[in-house]
Amino acid sequence: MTTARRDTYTPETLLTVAVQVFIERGYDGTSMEHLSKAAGISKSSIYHHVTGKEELLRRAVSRALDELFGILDEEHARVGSAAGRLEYVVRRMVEVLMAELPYVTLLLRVRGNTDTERWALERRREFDHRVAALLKDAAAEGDVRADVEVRLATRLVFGMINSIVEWYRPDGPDGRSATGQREVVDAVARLVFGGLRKAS
Amino acid sequence: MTTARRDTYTPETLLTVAVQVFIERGYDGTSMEHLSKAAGISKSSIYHHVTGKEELLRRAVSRALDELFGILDEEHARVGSAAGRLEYVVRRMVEVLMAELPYVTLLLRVRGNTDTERWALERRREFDHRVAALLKDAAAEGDVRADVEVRLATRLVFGMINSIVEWYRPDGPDGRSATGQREVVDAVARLVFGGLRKAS
DNA sequence: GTCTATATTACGATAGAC
DNA sequence: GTCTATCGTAATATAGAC
Repeated sequence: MTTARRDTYTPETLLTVAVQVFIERGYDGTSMEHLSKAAGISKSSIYHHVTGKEELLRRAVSRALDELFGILDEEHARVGSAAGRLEYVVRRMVEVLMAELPYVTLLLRVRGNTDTERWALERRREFDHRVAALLKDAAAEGDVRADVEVRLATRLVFGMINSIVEWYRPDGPDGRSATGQREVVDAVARLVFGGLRKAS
Repeated sequence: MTTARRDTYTPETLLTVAVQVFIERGYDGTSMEHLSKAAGISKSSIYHHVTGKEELLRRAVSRALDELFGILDEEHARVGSAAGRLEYVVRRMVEVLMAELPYVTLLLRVRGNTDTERWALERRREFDHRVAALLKDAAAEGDVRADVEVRLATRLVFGMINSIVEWYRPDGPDGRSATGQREVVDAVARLVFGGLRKAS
């Protein structure tokens, strides 16, 4: 409740700046000089808050992963028919992706050059498998088409969802509304479960 | 017909090596040292064939773009109902993506730090618009659902298709068959047009 | 917490011999 | 066409003053 002016950086506030730069220039394409310019402080000041570039990346992808795994613990993802749980998870994935856009964006661009990146890739795979199991159950319960292999379908659905980071931008400060969050969630749910073809 | 030993590099053969390294380490994460190690020749020998790193990137993304735009010139993409042309283009996009996997992979990872990258992004946008126009026509002809906006649907479908580069790997030399090309094309067509839900 | 200055390493690219 | 040697720059990170 202190009216403390937050003019000085913490690892967290620094992270929001760094993540933005990482997204614009790519993680490898971003130097500490770039970060210091964007943050308005010197390189060595950044080292006061974090041990280096990689810690910033680790904090960012950790946040994204925690949010995604959190979905699987929510009640609607644990009770009911597999098809119902699957649809809930798909919708929530889209919501989390938009709510944590910069962090998820970074997570999805990780390639595996460093330990941090390899750890992130492994956790992503684990999440994928959890959702694939859900789809498998839905297929076993007869609610999902059987002419597309479960693993393949999971990958393609993830592809559609994850691609949202390539173009979605939240509403600007001018109030000009971009594509609404609700509209995106509904569109994904419709296309994933019903496809493009007109419902007959 | 000369039985010439191809032991020396040309810009083209060097490209296949470079693209592989770019994909593994990321373009920004790849140094000329990495390339020289992978190619088995020295850094300066690489400069004999190409002017630098960026030329290799330009050659790679150009190839991918040429193949993609080529689809739109094919007969089945120009005649018939919009829905039919759209399905043809979707299937061919998947085929081209798998046939030119490394080049398309690189194209899709371009971020926009250099002139070459910005040029690639612009051409990609142009291709997207061409396909969006096709989907718009299909909607006007009543063959595509009207409750998802055309621009949004196009983006999501592209997302699904493009995501294939994240996991598809052609059959290994050991003959062990990964997911078949035909299977992927069919799966994408089924999901894009029919969705996950069981056909009633 | 922030700065200037700097150590050290790696990078892209070139020169010139073979 | 390929090499070794090297130039100039930019990178990550640290030292130490304020």
